[in-house]
Amino acid sequence: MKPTTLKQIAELLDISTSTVSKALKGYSDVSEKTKRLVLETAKLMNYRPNSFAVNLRTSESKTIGLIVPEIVHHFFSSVIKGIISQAEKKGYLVIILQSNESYKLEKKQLDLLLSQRVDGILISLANGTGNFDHLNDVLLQNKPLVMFDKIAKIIKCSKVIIDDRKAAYTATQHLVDIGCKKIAHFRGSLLPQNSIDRFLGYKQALLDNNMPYDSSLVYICECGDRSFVEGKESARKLLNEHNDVDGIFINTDLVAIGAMTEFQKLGVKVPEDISIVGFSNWFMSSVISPTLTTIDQPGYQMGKTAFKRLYKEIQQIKRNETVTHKKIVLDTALVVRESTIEAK
Amino acid sequence: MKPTTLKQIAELLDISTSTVSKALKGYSDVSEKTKRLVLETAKLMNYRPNSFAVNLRTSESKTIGLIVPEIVHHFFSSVIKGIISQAEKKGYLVIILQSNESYKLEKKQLDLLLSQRVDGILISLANGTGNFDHLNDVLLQNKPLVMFDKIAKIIKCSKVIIDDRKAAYTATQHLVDIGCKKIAHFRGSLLPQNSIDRFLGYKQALLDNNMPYDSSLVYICECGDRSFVEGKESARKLLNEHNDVDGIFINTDLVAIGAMTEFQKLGVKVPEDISIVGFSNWFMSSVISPTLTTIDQPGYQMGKTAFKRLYKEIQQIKRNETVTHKKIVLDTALVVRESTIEAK
DNA sequence: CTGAAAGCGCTTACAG
DNA sequence: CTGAAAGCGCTTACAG
Repeated sequence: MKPTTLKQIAELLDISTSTVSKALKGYSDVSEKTKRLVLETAKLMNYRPNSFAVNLRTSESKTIGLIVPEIVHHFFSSVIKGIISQAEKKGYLVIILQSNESYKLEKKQLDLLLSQRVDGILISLANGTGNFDHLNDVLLQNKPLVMFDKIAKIIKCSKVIIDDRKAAYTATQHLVDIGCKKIAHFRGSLLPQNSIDRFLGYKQALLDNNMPYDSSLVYICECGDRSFVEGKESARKLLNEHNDVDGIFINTDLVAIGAMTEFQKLGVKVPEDISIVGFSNWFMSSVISPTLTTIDQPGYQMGKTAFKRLYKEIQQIKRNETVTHKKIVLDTALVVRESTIEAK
Repeated sequence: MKPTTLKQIAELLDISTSTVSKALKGYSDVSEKTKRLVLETAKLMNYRPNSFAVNLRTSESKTIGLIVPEIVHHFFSSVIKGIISQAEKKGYLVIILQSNESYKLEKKQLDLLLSQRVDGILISLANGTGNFDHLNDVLLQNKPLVMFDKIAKIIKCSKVIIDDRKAAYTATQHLVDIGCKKIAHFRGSLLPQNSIDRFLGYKQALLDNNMPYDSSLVYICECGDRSFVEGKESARKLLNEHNDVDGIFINTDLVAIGAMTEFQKLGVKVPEDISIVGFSNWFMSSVISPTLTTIDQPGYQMGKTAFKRLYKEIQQIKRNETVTHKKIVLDTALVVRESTIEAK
């Protein structure tokens, strides 16, 4: 059973398709009577405009593309949720792709989205992405692009991020404030800007407090599927190499939880022996024992904000206005919990 | 800068658009020379077919719709990942919507996807869905529909599920096998078929082993955001009301982990005092201490299978074949870990 | 091997 | 207030 077309309605009512089209869109230059008749008939025949035809006519699809490095990930799935919910409000649908942290895939997918002629693109970069030509291609086509969380500073487009460096500084300062004398850092892999910035924030906080920076206190975790295990491994290594450390700022909650688990197993008390601050505010962090002090990273809000920004740029292009780019920095918050305060 | 069209290439080479189109599609009735020329020019001009026009011509969009109850959820995000990865292989894009467990939203979103004229729809039902007319609407439009995990038995379409009842039976039987004499069950909310089936599997296993079924041993957890906390609460209640229980089969890993945490806090030993089996095989289950015995629920594979099935039906409709419906039951496996075996 | 023509289903500027 | 006509950019059956 083929879907109803404008033409069918027009023939049934013995009027032109132009009039039917206008009536359906509520144009003022159609008589009330015709309008009512058309609307009734359309409803009766279960008419839905053929979006393919509409897209072709209007050159827009009311669809945007989204590329994330990984879907099965609490932070990114929260971002996705924020994007979709906001898009739905504005009548936009979202096509989602996942780059698996691969530059090659990311490039291919961006191309796919351009071929699909989505109205705009949201992206968080893969760790493997070092070359940014594919992003410039998007901009060259005059297609709105908004980057979030994992961005390339060099690309001239809107960005929605948090201030990783500042957040890390705050986290480290908190450890200093509660009296930690020797503070280690479990950082993420070397490439993405986020783990670099968090590392720099940690380092800066030490220096500002006249505490020596010691590179042997910095442990690297790849932060993939093995996060939890890496946390455990690094915790054990740390105890072997520096058993006088009394505070750790850890790149990611999951790694932090791994570390805490290991410490508990080895009889090291958190926070009495070692205080720990994580990063992301994963829901498990408020629920495990001891609850984890962490930096709240507002994923859902980031998704909403990123879509809003993209939407604005889509409108600007539609109206032939010059597109403005904005860098939006969302607030993070230190959430103090049991892993840094002794319950007395 | 407007994208290149067939016409522009045709004019530049002084040939017809028909020939250009055919050359680009590699049709055999175009001379090698023309073909080469066209391909080169197209590449040079960065030609991409206008998908809106192609969609209109071919009446397909190479896009499918997906509705899940919740995106920020380990099981569903795994399913999504499976769907997307498989779809990408076949050149399909995926539009994702989330019903938030609301029937009303689900209905609206299904309508949106039909309006968008996606080539097919994958759906896992909201807990709130009791009426199924909106699903029949999809089938009436001759649009392929595949349901997964949370399905409506009454709808005549393909389904990809696990055998919840059997899996629950296996879980409970395992508790019997290791010597549990009084086995409780923390079940999910009353509506979705899954928690009903898991409950029935639990009950059946008891009866088959000549153990009395006692409804006061069944605790209900809504399993939303509060899962972990509900696990703790139910654990505490259970200890008050039935302190001789020595085994629990729990609807979901997250609830089970909550319960274990509470037991540990209250000095009840797992598995020595109480053995616990969860459900889903969430990644944390293999990582916490004690590691959790659970039923592995193959989310990624379910996503892949659901897409494959949908793809087959899309092909059938394209070829005007009769569409066949299939119910595919994926295997689950009992994963035995420390929560049910004493490390001696 | 190449091209003219029709048509997918809509929207909109224009004429009446 | 209504309608004829053009056109969005493709694909394909058909003619030559």
